Amino acid sequence: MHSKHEILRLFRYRICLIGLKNIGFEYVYSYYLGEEVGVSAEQIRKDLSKFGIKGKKKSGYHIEQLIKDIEGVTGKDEPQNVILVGMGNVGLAIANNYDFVKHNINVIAGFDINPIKLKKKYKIPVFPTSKMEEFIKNNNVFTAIISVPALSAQEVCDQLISYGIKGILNFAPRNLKTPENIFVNNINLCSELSSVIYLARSS
Amino acid sequence: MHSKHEILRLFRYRICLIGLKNIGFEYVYSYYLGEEVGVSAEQIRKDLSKFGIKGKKKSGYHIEQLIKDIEGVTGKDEPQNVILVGMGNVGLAIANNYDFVKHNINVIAGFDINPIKLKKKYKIPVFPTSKMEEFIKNNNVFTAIISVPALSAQEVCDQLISYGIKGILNFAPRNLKTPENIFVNNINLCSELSSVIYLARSS
DNA sequence: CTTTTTTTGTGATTTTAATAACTTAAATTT
DNA sequence: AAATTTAAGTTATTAAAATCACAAAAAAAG
Repeated sequence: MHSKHEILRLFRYRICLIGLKNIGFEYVYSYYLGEEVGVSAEQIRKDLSKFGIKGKKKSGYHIEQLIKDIEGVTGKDEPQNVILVGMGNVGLAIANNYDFVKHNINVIAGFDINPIKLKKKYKIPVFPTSKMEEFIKNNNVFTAIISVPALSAQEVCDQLISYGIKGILNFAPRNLKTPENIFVNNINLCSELSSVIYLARSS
Repeated sequence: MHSKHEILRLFRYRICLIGLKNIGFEYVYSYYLGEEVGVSAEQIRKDLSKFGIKGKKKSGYHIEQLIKDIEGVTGKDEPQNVILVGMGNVGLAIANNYDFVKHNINVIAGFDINPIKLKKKYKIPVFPTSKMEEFIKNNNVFTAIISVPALSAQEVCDQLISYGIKGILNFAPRNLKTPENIFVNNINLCSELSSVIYLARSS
């Protein structure tokens, strides 16, 4: 089937294409898109062709059509609902991010165990963790973002899965143990930054 | 030489090992560490051996020694100074992150073009962008985190490089164009989340 | 002291991803 | 209208990453 990397690139193409469209471009060459996204032109053509997406020889790709085609693969045409667990600083950054809405992703609710945080200024409604199960089931949510402290991450993860969550974006600095059929994307800010520091020094 | 992936894994091992040490473990088997980090035991042994780090047959790895050995490779024994540009919500999450300090990374200052933000509650000193050049040069900083809006990201990036920055962790949803010798690690929250949504649905 | 067990370390194999090279079709030029 | 140019689409090649398989060493058991 398709690898995680391919899918991720497809989304990066899409985000970039939306940008190009917004500044008035109508057509784009694989070469130019590659420059913008930071991958090779061949890679782009190969990715698109693998998903059955066609351009036009000599003219390149019609941007609006290409976005639609990518969305046909990724299903981005209808809005996607996501919940957020853990309303600390990372949670706040996610909750108040304008970018998601622009790309048809709706973070529809946040949850936190600490009721004090419920009073902060978030752009989304925030509920106590005890309401999570009910909310997930009532709203047909399949994706969650975890931004709780490391110590409670596994517990929250297990709960989410038992409530029906199938995909998790995890910011807690801990590897989550999950069944095979659950997809987890870990973003460990600390190791990401560490590797930059290392590679910056050795360059 | 060593790939970005290898280095990143090394940092993930290290973070996990620190956790194991803190809860009282003294020795660890590649198998167990693999379970924790989420990679195979062979992968771990191969990575470590590639960096010349040795365990002990039948006993596994002495955790404290292993952390030191990894730090010998990655240079984590002395604190690493980093600056942050863009004090929005993502910037706040970075500035107030406890995890970095725990891993010997110091985000020593933040910068923002908007003076209003300078008054918010950050755990780090925040200066106007105009002071960036002076600060970078006076403090021997080589790594920066970009969390400005997409539109100003490239401009900020070019400035940072001209002031001597060699490594960038970029949260702006835009691919940065940089010279060969500059290392950039892009984290696009939107495409990361998009891919989770997609893979959650197709599972 | 010998045998067995267990876990590291590494060489071989497989799989996957990236790059390069080439073919084809559409548009432009002559 | 034929020739040329250009960029998509595809096949072939190379490189890299991950997995598998096994040898060697250390510890434990008999």
